[in-house]
Amino acid sequence: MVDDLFSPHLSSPQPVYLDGLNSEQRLAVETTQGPLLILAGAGTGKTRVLTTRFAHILLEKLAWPEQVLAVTFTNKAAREMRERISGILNKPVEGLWLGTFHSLCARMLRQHAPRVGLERSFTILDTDDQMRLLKQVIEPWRLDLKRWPPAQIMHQIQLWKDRALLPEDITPAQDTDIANGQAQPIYKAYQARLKELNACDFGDLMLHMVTIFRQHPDVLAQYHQRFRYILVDEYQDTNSIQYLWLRLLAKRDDGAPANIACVGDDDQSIYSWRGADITNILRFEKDFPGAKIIRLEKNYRSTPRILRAASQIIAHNEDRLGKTLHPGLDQAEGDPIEVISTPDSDDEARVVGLTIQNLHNQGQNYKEIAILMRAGFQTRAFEEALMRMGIPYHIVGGLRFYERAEIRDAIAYMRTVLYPTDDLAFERIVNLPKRGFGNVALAKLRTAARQRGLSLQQTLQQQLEQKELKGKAANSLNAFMEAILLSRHIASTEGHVVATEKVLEESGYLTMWRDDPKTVEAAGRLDNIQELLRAIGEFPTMEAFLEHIALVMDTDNLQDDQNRVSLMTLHAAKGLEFPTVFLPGWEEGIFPSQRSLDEGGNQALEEERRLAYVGLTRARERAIILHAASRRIYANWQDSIPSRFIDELPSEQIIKREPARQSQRTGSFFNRRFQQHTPRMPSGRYSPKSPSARPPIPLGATIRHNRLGEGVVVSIEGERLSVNFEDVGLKQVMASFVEIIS
DNA sequence: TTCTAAAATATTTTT
DNA sequence: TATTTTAGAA
Repeated sequence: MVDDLFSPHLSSPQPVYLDGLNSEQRLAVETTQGPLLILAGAGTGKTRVLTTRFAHILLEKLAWPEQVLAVTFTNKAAREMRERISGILNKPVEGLWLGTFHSLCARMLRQHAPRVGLERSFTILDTDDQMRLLKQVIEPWRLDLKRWPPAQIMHQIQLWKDRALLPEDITPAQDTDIANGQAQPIYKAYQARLKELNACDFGDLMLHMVTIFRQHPDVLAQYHQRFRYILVDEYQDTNSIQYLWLRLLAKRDDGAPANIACVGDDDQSIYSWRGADITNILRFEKDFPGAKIIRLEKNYRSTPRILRAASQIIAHNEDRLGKTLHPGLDQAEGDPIEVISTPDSDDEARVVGLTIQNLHNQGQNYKEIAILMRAGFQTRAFEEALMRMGIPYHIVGGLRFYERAEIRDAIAYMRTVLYPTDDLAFERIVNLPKRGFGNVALAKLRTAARQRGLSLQQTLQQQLEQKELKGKAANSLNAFMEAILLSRHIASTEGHVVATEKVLEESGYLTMWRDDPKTVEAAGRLDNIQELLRAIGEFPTMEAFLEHIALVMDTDNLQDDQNRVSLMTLHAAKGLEFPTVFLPGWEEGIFPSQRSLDEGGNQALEEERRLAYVGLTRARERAIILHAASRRIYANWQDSIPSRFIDELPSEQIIKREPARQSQRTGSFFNRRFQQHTPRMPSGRYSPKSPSARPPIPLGATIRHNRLGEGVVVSIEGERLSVNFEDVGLKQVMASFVEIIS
């Protein structure tokens, strides 16, 4: 069965699947033994090399499919890789260890959960559950939640997990910043509570596996024996624990060189704020002695002019392994990059819309065009402009299907039906819709449950049966429990889809949305729930479905073929390409973002520059950069100067354009008049509250705040002021909320 | 407990 | 501007 797969290739001098690879790509595919780092610039055929290499290992019979470990960051990348491998092998492949770090860890952990005190049936919590749990855990500490927001504590815990630190690994010195130095005991309590619930959060998937590898050499040895080859995608984005996990799996006891191949591009590392550690890629040679490095520098995507511009920008960074993109296609120079400056952000959107209209009239499809911006809020202006012009568009990214409140509610209902001991799911929906069972009642139930040693749901059921509850809440809760029990019964007779439909109906959840006054929005939510029911039907059991959504947060985007313009952030655009790319908002403070610069200094600036590089290299034929002299940010106008990145572009590759003002009809009548008739320079007339209209607040000034009273400014960080108030002491306030007295 | 209105606040978000 | 969080009243 396997042989018929191999024979056609064995007989030919060069396997077909190697045709069309350039010499570097070919080397990257055929260098199978020992550690290998493939530095693959944008558009150099990274995915092709990775998949071909995988297929090559199989076809050369170097390993069986289940002996290769292939790690990606996104489900999308994993899916694509799987498809392309089957494409090369010309048959579906099964039994591959190919997936995201987290899904692979989940698969392993199902096997070895008892080694860290979990049952194999552990549940994986989503972020809402995590926060709810943490909030309960920190209660005994009686922290000032204003000063120590739970989200911040969660962040700290996650940082520790990302560095593979268990509660007992944390020294007091590492635990001073957050929650009065109580973060470590909170972390410990949180982990204990997770164990009680037989649950783990996302970070735990990796943390538990690394812990098991470290504490149980027999388990690690098992995987050493299994995996003969390891492939890693997007290596520049790995964080400490992912790196550790890889190294544990790659380094064998016998000291044999690891067959680990990592593909990455240090110039496209844009997730440091998420814990990605660029030094992982910079120190690869040190960690894996004898490592070979292959650079893929032939770009098959963009015009020479775009490549030169992108190269020139990224050359301003110092922390690089260094590589240069060369045009790999035999093609003409291409158009220069356009740099368009507009008077304000409304014009910016309009110019983009008009240009798209022109391109479309010249025959370009909408789906060949993308608008890539630094931050999500920038999309709004473009949405408005495109809608007005009747240009079809869609927003990529944004809130994902399984993150919508109604979907999470419905899932919580399903979990409540399926798992009578799932307290977190139960808490989410007991009082949704309102059943007169609020926080106070819930707290009582929690105490009762603890005394009885039962779950919340079991306790409530007992109390209802024994008529321990009274009042109108008792009635609605009775109906609620009945719906749960009925659905549980139906699940075993008529299947999980009908059961789900039934709880949502009988519990009154659907009615809640039907009666919602905001009909348009509510209708959308009901549609989403229909969509959810359809998705559930594609899985054999509810458990299978829940496992799937815990790990795969995106719904398969099947609507890719629709002809419409794509709007997304630069981050979301990584890995994609479009013939025409608009890059708006290249202004100081926006891009590079002020906040990055304030917090991360030069390192952050370099990351912003890498973002610019990512943005430019998405374009195949045409890149258009825009900046506005004045931008509406939320309520008010702010003047801005062109981004330093524009100055870093090679002047011979760009052409500057300044279209005439064309704004009309935005904002109020008065705003319009001011914009058209006020001289621009001593600006800020658009709105009296605009930051530029306000005189700058000097250090030591006395100010008044509506709520906090009068005080003295003791420090200034951009818009954020530290003020010593007469009545309430030192507080942080936004500059736009104060008024200067003296 | 729930409703209401005012106040705060708003990068990027692969799992 | 728009959304979410909060404090206080009903």
